[in-house]
Amino acid sequence: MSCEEKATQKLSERGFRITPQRRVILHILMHANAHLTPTEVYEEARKSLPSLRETTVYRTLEFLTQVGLAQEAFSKTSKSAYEISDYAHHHLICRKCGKEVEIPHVKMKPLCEDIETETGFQLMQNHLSFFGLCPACQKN
Amino acid sequence: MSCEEKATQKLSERGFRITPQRRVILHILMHANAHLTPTEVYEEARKSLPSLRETTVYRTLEFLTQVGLAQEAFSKTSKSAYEISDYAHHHLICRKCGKEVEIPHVKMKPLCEDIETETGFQLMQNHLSFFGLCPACQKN
DNA sequence: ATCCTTATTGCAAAAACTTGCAATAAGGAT
DNA sequence: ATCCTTATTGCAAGTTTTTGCAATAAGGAT
Ligand SMILES: [Mn+2]
Ligand SMILES: [Mn+2]
Ligand SMILES: [Zn+2]
Ligand SMILES: [Zn+2]
Repeated sequence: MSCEEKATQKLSERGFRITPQRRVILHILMHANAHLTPTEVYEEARKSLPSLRETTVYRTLEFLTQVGLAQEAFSKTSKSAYEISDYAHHHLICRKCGKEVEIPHVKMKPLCEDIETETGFQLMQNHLSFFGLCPACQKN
Repeated sequence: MSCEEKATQKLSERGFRITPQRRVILHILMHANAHLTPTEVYEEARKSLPSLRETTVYRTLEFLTQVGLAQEAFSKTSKSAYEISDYAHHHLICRKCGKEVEIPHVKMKPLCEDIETETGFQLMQNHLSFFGLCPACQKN
């Protein structure tokens, strides 16, 4: 039973099809220890599935995000990158040196609840990037 | 005295040069009542400055963001768009129908201060997009 | 096992965005 | 007014991302 089995089951249950392309991409995301750009996913994925095309990578990452299995991130370069959507968290990034700190979602919870009651919106699991200057870069 | 005068003065003071390209783009941003994509800025700007190129638009928007005169937004399409950075605010966007609600920054202030004391980072004026389902779309 | 429906992929071309480098021109100095 | 320095722009080419449409194949039905 391969590691992406649980995720593909979710897709199945919701009426989506399981394809080799989706399997490979899920597998890669699940073993990545960083946010990956579509190009990085593509390079890695085609090692085991050479027929895979960039177009499909873009569409699959978008798809996985829509169904909640992945989430998009905006990093220093403002290029988008993706990761598996497991635990809720956010990022704080130094605009100067790129240093990143993770912000657990619990810190944001009160704000989210406030927004929900005030607007009537139902928030989804957001994955935000705050920017600022890290302690080191403030001195220079 | 044209409307973008105050902004260009700021640039001058900080040692940056005032160019027709920057003037036009600032002017457009200051009169826009929405977030504009680089292409939209380009189309509008070249009406009064036909020699302007896309490259310059991208670089100028990036530049204005760096110096704090503009800010980037990530909307439903995830394509980037820009607006003048006047008052601090954030966005809440319905993932289904695209409806947008503005969130005043004051709502976020306690969270930001919490993050600053905890991490030592000094936050810049962030311009975030929350996603969720609007009341109407929750029913369907 | 074969057929059917249609979601998903690949293909080809376009659109959006980036990059290195040479030409230009803003703004300070003479 | 002219010159100088170098920040900024344009140019050309590359890379990334999107899009419409035809081909493919996943998964349910027979
Ligand atoms: Mn993350
Ligand atoms: Mn905004
Ligand atoms: Zn830093
Ligand atoms: Zn909605």
